[in-house]
Amino acid sequence: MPLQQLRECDGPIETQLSGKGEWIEYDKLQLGSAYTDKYVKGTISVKYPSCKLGTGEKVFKIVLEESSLQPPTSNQASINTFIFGELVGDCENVLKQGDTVVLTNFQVSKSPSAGQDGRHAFQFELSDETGGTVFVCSRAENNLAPIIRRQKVGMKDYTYVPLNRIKDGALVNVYGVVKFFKPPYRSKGTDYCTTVTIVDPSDEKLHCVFFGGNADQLPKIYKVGDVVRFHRVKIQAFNHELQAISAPGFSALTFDGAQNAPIKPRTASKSYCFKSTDQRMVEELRRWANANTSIFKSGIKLSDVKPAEYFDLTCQLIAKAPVDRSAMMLKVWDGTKCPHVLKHVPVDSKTLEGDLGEIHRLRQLTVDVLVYDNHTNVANSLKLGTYLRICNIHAKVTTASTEKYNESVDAEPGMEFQLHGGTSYGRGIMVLPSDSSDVQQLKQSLQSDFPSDQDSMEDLSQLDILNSSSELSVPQEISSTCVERCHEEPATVL
DNA sequence: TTAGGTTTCG
Repeated sequence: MPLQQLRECDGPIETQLSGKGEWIEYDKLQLGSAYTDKYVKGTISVKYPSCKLGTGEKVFKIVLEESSLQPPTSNQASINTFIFGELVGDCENVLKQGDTVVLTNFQVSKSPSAGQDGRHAFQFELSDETGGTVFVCSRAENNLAPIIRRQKVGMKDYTYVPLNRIKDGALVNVYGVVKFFKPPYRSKGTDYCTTVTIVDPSDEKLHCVFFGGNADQLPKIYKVGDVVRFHRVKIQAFNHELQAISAPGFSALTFDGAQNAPIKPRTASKSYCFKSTDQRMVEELRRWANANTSIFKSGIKLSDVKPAEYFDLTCQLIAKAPVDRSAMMLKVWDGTKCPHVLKHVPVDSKTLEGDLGEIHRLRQLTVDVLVYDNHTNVANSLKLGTYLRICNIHAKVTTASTEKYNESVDAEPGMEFQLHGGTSYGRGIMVLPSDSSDVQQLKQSLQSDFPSDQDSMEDLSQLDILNSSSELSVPQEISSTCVERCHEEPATVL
């Protein structure tokens, strides 16, 4: 039901809208919130003719006034509203100046024209991809018989442009396979940002830069090789190359790139168009990418890490602590043992977050990762027990201090894991959902690979002392495995 | 607006 007509004689709009969520006022709008259980109201003050986007779909702009009083009481009371796709055909002939409309399942984004038109700093965007619905209560039709159109949502046929046919200035929809990406991070402006490079069988690549009010609006890419579908990207030239930028109404679907994985899109969109042609496109891109070994990076476990290399680690967070103003220590494990001598990162036990019994029990399998600068903000917000992918960890070689005392014997070189500042090479920390295929594999590795039970009595008595002073919370998944372990270790009292 | 893949220098 993309468009529904209501009549005033059927009672207050609020009553007719029961079950559609709560009314939210324009000055309460926030960027990045999901407006699936809220509706907004407004009177149409300006209606623009619809026009066609470069993608072939239509867009239709109206201006809504929160109050029917004229002129609007503040610039926040007047807001630009953009309707995309199939919904345009339903709305453009029905909606008239002076009509009262109610919008549900809309998106809120920044209005690029707020500085010029003096209207609200945000704008509404509706499309079949957000499940957007327009309710209209038309003044002119108050006395007519009720017209409630219950029209099946007509899904538009989107056109996808092969990457070698993309032209400067175009607005396009594209499919591709992720060749490189940066996990979403906070830009120096107001948005979250991500950079993605995609490739397709036309053997062309496309660099993309996307902005969104929160990380959820950006493509949910977990690894190189994921298949992506982007709607409404603007093509422009930068540094003598073409580049895609997120345009108004931008939306993304991401699929696991593995041949046998279910074709289940990851997206923030409430509804989206996905036809058999899309299914075939994802299958085709998966086949092509899997035959093209250059696209995939093999996953590295802690047991495989070589000194001096950079790698992505899929792991679980066991503990964390601030180190200094520019660094945080994350204690993580992936169920395998790193065979190298690892430098111990000293931290203040008062500011260490984590269960001391758990830290002790897993001490042979955990590694400390020092994360610097911009990454400390993300690290601070992480909850213990979370599954992470830390991208571009540096296995930095440290020189053992024993060398200076005995130069004739080669001291075993040690390693220290660091996530340097910045976002170069896709450096960043991603939280992986528990149901992602990589976390499913990781969980198996964590369950099957407990440390051998070699605790000395000394270790255990130390553990008791540590635990008696610990009031730190333990995440559910860790504590359950911990409880099992405690049955095997009667001397340990948690 | 922001960033615009391309290694820290702790």
